[in-house]
Amino acid sequence: MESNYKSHSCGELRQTNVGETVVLNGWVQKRRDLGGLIFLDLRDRSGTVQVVCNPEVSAEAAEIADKVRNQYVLAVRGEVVDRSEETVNPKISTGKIEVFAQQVEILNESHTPPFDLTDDTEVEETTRLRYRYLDLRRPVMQKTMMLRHQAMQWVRNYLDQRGFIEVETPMLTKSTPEGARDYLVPSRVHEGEFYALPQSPQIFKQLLMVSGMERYFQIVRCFRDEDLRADRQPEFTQIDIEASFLSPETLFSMMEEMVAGLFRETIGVEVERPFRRIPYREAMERYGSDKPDLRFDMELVDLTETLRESSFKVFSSAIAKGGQVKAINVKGKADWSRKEIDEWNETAQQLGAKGLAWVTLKEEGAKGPVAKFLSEQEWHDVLKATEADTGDLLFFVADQPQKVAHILGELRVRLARELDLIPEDVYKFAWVTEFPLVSYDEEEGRYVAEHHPFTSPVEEDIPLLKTDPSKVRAMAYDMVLNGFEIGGGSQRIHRREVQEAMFNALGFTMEEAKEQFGFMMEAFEYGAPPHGGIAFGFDRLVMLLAGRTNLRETIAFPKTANATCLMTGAPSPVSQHQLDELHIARRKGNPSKK
RNA sequence: GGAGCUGUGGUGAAGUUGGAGUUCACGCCGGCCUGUCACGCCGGAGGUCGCGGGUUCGAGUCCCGUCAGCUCCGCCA
Repeated sequence: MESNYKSHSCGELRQTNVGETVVLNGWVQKRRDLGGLIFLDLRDRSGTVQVVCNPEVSAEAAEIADKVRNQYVLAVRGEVVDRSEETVNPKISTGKIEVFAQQVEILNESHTPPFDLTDDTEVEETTRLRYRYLDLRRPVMQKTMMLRHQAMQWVRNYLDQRGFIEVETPMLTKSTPEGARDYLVPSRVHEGEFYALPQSPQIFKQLLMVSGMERYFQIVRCFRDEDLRADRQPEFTQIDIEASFLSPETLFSMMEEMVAGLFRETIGVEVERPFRRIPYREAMERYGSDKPDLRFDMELVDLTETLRESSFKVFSSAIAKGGQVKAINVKGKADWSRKEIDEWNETAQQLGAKGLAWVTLKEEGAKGPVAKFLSEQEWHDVLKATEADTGDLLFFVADQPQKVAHILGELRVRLARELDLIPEDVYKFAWVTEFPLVSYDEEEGRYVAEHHPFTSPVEEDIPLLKTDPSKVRAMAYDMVLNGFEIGGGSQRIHRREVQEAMFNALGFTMEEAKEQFGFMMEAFEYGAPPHGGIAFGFDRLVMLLAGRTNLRETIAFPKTANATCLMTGAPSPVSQHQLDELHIARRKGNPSKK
């Protein structure tokens, strides 16, 4: 073979190539040996093509094909030939043609892989992660990686065209007190001191605004040392964006355009715009979540006023303690068994509920612990508010508002999933706006910033900073899609007196704030422009584009739920020498455990 | 930190009341086969039942502990 490197890709061959002599490179996906005749499915990242090794065409090729096994790496020279009508395979894109091998060269052999490298393989994730490089050879994984690439290119290109410039910020940076736990990197040069890996480039991007970059973006890795979930990895990628002299409205519409374009260009989905806006308070009241899934209804219904005087003590006493009573209507499920209802009760308790009250509206009347305690008037009002009919099931939760929202909000989602109420291929975007600026931290005994301490309050709420900080709304917003928070940002404070009021509310004097955020505060003394920004969870976006429910499927080399890498074995012990250089002494056991 | 589920030849599963490492499919190895594409047919190899302890005459099965993976709560924007 004069050159054994590819002239074409396997998956791109069509009838127009018939008659051409091509060189293909790829992996043997499947070998079918019919004795005299051997078929090889040869695959590269573009797809699969059938190679026919016939001793009457080339005895040599057939002889080599005899030795070939699954996942061998081959170079094949051959002629593209029309398949006869009976042998066309409509299942593959190259199914109307095949390649008659003239020469076959084994570029490399392969062990038998530990699992089938096909799309429908059902293998323990442990095995997939251990051999991730093989898992990534599966067509579906390659498609996801290509989708991720396309998404990244679209975003880069869009932001570039809107005048955003990509600036890199440090990976080795300073630990800050607020927010998630930092990943720390010990300094060799400075004994006992540590860098932190960035949780996000938040401070740097604001400093870049002070620098006059005006429009910044970065597709950047971030790190948070917290426990994982299906949609949370310890290292993840953000699309980080910040702009000066841009009204929040303009930023909103740009970001909508970017995301809509992303969905159109990558998966061909037309997204409805403008996105719905839901104030945080409304989201919590109606959906019990700050990232509501809007693909289905089953909203939370507030029954606090109706049941304030109820003889059912569970309700009235919860209300008397400043709590509320809310319900969701599970349409048509009055026929659920006691056992099924008990299981939901258990779920509610796992979520922190004291209990889940319920009523089934049967033909013969209402059944369940709540039914007999309600007066006729209360009953009437409850049915009206929940729009309940015969055949429905009502779940009630009575507790402090935060808990009620959490429990019923989560039940709403889980019930919808269980009952198949969530339409597929529907993408419901929304902005959740006016997040609380601060919340009270019981442990610290003070207010802490919900977003970060440089988030601007809503103008009209600024006076409340002095009197009732918990009521202050922030100019902070999340972009939400199908029950996932895909991005979040805020308008930043750029006026000194507002910043001062904010720090006061957080229990800092200006002097103390300078100690904590010194360089940031100092920078803001030198002409900080009005600015604001947003950051998107890129992995999560790709996950939703790919229709997956798990972040690991969209990351080439992800970590397990225990933040380990089953392929490399990270994290792992290091040599005493390395520790010595870093001035680190290991302590056996964890003294805080005793 | 807590809870639930899972762990059986290379892969996926089944395994009854505690009674011989038993079974099925895929894969692997060998043989036969010139139109297959989930090729077919015949034969064969392959096991620390996650690990440790206990109960028992006897444990894949029951009990205790432990490890790993997944999911959730806490945690995390």
